[in-house]
Amino acid sequence: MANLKEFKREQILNQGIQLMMMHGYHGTGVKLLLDTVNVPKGSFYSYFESKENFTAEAITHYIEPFITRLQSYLNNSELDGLAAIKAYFDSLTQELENSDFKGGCLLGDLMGEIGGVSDVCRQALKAAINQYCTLLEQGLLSAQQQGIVRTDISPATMARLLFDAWQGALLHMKIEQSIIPLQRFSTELLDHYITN
Amino acid sequence: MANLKEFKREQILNQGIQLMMMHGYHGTGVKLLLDTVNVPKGSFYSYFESKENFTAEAITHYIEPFITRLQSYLNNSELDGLAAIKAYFDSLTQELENSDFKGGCLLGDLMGEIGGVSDVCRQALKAAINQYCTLLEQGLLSAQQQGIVRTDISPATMARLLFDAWQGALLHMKIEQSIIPLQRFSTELLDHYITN
DNA sequence: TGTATATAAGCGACCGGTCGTCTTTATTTT
DNA sequence: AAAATAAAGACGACCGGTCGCTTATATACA
Repeated sequence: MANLKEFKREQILNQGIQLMMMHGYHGTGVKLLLDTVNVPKGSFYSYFESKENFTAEAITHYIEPFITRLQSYLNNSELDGLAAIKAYFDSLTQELENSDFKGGCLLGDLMGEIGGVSDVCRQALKAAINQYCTLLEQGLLSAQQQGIVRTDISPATMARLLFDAWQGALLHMKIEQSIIPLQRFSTELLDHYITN
Repeated sequence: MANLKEFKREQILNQGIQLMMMHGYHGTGVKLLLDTVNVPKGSFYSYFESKENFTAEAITHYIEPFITRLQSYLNNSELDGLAAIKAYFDSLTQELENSDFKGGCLLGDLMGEIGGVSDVCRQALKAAINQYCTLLEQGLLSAQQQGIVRTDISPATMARLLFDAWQGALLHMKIEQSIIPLQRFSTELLDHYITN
């Protein structure tokens, strides 16, 4: 029974992520969200303390599969550090093209909408971004040691720069309804900028 | 009298921009917005067709001073193309630091929140971004001709890349409450990447 | 029967948008 | 020039609906 509740909880999180990527924080109503996963209105607050806290959890929940995914690319011994990172971003690009640019990135959307207002969510975003960038950093460090990536810039700096540029490219993608901004990111920054 | 109405109209737009940068599109109520500029509720729709159309106009209105500002830096004959661009972004950075990272960029915020949903706003965003990037392009072209900026990448590509990376850096700034992401943009991309 | 959980009904507040009234301005008639 | 009328614009009350959240009650389990 506890498992069933945990399952429902995750369903709410996943559905919330989908809706918020589409309509943002304020544009996503709790009632509507719960209806789509057949959870009674009044039950929401037995799962989560508030909408704000729910969103913070959604952020943490959202980033997990991306961490896992990037991790698995980095662990692939057939790929050097840079090739892994490139393959990872290319797979994201492919996926976004297949889904007609719906969504984008929850982190980017929420950073803009409530990043400056909700402290709870800001901390969640900060942690998620840091976790993600730290992983990128590891890949870049490997690539440096393999002699593929330039060593005059620290992996930490490069990782953050790449993250930011990717977020901007995702926003641009939404507006242009095109993967060109994503491809530009890959070509210019991964191919031309950070290589040795 | 027509001037007074035009003045009020602009007041609404400016106030709307401020509120939307803080709370996003859905988080900004028409009633509240009008109260702060002493315009009666019922009058809003004599100024604007709808909230959505208002927002599209706000986007266009928002970008104008940035265009003018960048333009004036580019027209400064004491600065080469690259130095102008760098000085422009540095002045923005300075300003954001002075205002404690409130705001950020309306374009970035709205791209994330409604860029994928509202066609009217998407077109306004598209136009604003294109106008902005075209200007950047001109500066980059000058800098190329002056032998300062690398010529193996087109100004159009570089301009879009810079724009996207800047947007991402602004989001990151909000979360970290720090100008470090903005400085990283300037150092890594303007100093190290695009120079010859 | 007693206790804990689940939930439907409902809270006040606010949403974007409309509508009928009232004021103001412009035009016409004396 | 003054008065009467018409057109235009300003405006607040109000529309149905939704917001995030609470609470009283029903249900389930001990």
